[in-house]
Amino acid sequence: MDRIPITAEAPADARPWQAAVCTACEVRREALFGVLDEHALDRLHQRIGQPWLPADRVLYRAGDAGASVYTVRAGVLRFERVTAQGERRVVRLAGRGDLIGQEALLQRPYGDDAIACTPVDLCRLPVALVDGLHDDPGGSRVPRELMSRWQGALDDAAAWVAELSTGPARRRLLHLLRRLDALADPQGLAWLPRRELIGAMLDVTLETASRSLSDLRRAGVVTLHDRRHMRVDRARLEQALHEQP
Amino acid sequence: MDRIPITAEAPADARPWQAAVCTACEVRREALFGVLDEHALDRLHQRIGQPWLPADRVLYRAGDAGASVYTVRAGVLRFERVTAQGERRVVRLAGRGDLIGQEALLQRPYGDDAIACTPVDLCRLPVALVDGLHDDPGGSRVPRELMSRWQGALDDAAAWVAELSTGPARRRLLHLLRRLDALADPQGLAWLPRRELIGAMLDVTLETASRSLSDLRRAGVVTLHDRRHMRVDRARLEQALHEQP
DNA sequence: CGAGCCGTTGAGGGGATTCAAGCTCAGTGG
DNA sequence: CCACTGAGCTTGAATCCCCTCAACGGCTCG
Repeated sequence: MDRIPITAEAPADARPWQAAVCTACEVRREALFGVLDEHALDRLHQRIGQPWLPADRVLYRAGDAGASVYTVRAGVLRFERVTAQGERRVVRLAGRGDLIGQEALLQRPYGDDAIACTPVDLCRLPVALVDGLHDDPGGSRVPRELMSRWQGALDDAAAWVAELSTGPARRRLLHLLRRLDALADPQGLAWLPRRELIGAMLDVTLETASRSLSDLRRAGVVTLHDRRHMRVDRARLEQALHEQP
Repeated sequence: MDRIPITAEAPADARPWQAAVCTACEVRREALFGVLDEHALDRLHQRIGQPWLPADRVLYRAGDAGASVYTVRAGVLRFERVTAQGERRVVRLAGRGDLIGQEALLQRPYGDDAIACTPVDLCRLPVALVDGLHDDPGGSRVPRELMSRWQGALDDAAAWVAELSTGPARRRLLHLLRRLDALADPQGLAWLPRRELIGAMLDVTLETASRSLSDLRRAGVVTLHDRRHMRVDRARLEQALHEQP
């Protein structure tokens, strides 16, 4: 399937019929419009963009007027917020199957910076298109699917507080590794953030992030594959989490 | 207006017509069904409960099968989660106008414990009733209002991470006081949690919470009214937040 | 009026931060 | 080809903030 850089959409006649694309899409069952039948998909023909972003590319910034919602087809993105004191804080991660930028459906500006952590494949859904489906009998199931995604994001945010922002650095890091592992590619290779970014996720300094990670590496919980990738030993990770001290 | 304990609903014939109640409701404009016209309200006659909870009463527990969504008419509730290590962590607060327990709309169990912090007035909306409105032309605006509330909760959760779970204890407490002040009653009297609860909100010990609060008291940022209530000096609070050290 | 809960404050220790020094490694140009 | 450079990672040492343990006083309530 063609990969289209975020700033340039391929010409319409170069792209396959949307119905074929969405039907073949490997995240269809999990994705927002997976519930649509093929007839509905035909109506969306050529109106869904499929942008691709390299790692560290900004998808949108907090305050931008949102024109599109996105579904993540592959890769990992992060949501950042800058505190009043000027420090940045990562408040959430999104992976395959997640819906992002929902604020746009409400004519609100985006609430956070959204940045690609790894190369990312997206589906771009113009808000006008989604709104149109609301009145359409064939699209009547969309709102429920939408609610479900919204609630999923909310659950995630609450878990972020309870797991990644609670307790000593070592435990926070363990929870983060578990999440990153859950977002890993099929071969089990997971994205490993820069130390300074780990710090922004856990609210610790990059030195503490480095020390804690080195500890877990020596304990065999993680093995570094290359500078930006790792492999997680789930058994050891769970064991480390269940130790009390 | 009658106050009905959570465990007992008043007999139907003792309650006024729902349309009159909702029309007169002081949170109508902000509340979920504020967008309904009087005709639609008549249809809901006698089907919306108006329970009242004393402080510290549990509204529901995580895992309960959710049969109702609630709108907060007055008071403050908190959402708690127990971590795998057995510590409780407050992950969100809800106040006047907020919608809570939305998971129930998706036939999901509630995700957190919901507990009254102060005496609380609610509107209880059985899920079956809300679902019925989806097909109803008169209720067609409900989904958008729902989305808006869902997104509001999500924003809140992200801000909780960025403000209440980031930086030194003093700054976290300042952000918490600002929030509690925003939930204060019309006279400016705000709820003051127990120190151990402040700790569960900020992920600090009760001693640190006590010490930090005492500092702010001595600095004139807060004045304690009684054991469970305070008054916040907003100017000094903002000033304290804008100091760099 | 004693029991118990809650809040405050102190003393000491531990984990995280701060400051700082090397290290690896990729990119660059002599 | 290889020093040169700079970014990112690791590790050490000193400091500080917060936690732990502890004592004590106020308040409520049986």
